[in-house]
Amino acid sequence: MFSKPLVSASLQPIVLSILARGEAYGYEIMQQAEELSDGQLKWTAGTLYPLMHRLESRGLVSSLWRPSAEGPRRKYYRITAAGAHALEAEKREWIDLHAILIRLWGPELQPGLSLA
Amino acid sequence: MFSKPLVSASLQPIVLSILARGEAYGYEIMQQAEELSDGQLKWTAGTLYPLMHRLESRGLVSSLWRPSAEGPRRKYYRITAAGAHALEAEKREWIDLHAILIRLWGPELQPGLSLA
DNA sequence: GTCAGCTATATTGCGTCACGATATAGCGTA
DNA sequence: TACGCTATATCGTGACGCAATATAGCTGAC
Repeated sequence: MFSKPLVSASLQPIVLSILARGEAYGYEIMQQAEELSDGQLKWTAGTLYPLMHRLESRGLVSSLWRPSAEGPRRKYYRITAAGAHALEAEKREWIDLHAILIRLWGPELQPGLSLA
Repeated sequence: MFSKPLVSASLQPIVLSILARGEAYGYEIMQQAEELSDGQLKWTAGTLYPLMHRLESRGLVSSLWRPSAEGPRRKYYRITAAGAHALEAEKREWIDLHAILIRLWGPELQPGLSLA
């Protein structure tokens, strides 16, 4: 499990990335995330559904109810053009931040070695 | 500038990483972060100081007041053994999450960036 | 000598959000 | 009938980024 700040940083980009591969309903998004991460990403309903509502209210996804023969009806989500645009911006931010961290954690930083 | 969730995810690890290189006071930590990131990391006092208080109350850093000839007194922080341990755990979490994102985004989005 | 600006820390208030808990409901199996 | 899995919704709480505000020492300009 990841810490809450890391979940906060990755939740929206991961959901948008999953939807960029094709439409999916909420419960399915949770399952895909868990599978894609080898069990490392396990979100609860109280985490995912409010996010989906926020994404829709912000126009980053659209939704469509569909009945299911195997259980309750499902709300299918699709990423919008605005959502795809937001995802690209989030990818760039992540890559930029990662570069900063890797520089900060670089191999020249050995324990007991001061660089001041 | 990074989005609030990315700041939330990176703030503590970056501060601990800076202190792992040597003691520093709050204002100096903000300057170092901005310099290390080529201006991309600009925190405000309302962001940094409450964090420093949390880190100290959790035992991840210790502090020491020192007078300054050039201005107001400074509160110098040092990382503790617990803080160094927490930092290593945060590094591992970040690397794990990064690997998941890169897998989701495909290898073409990762030009020359190493995972560790 | 006062005014502005940089240094340096502290705190309050607001809005956002992860997430546990709880509720509702369809379907399959024992 | 009862359980368990599927599927969505919402409330309450605690945590936290951050703008705004306050305080105070030092320097240089006018």
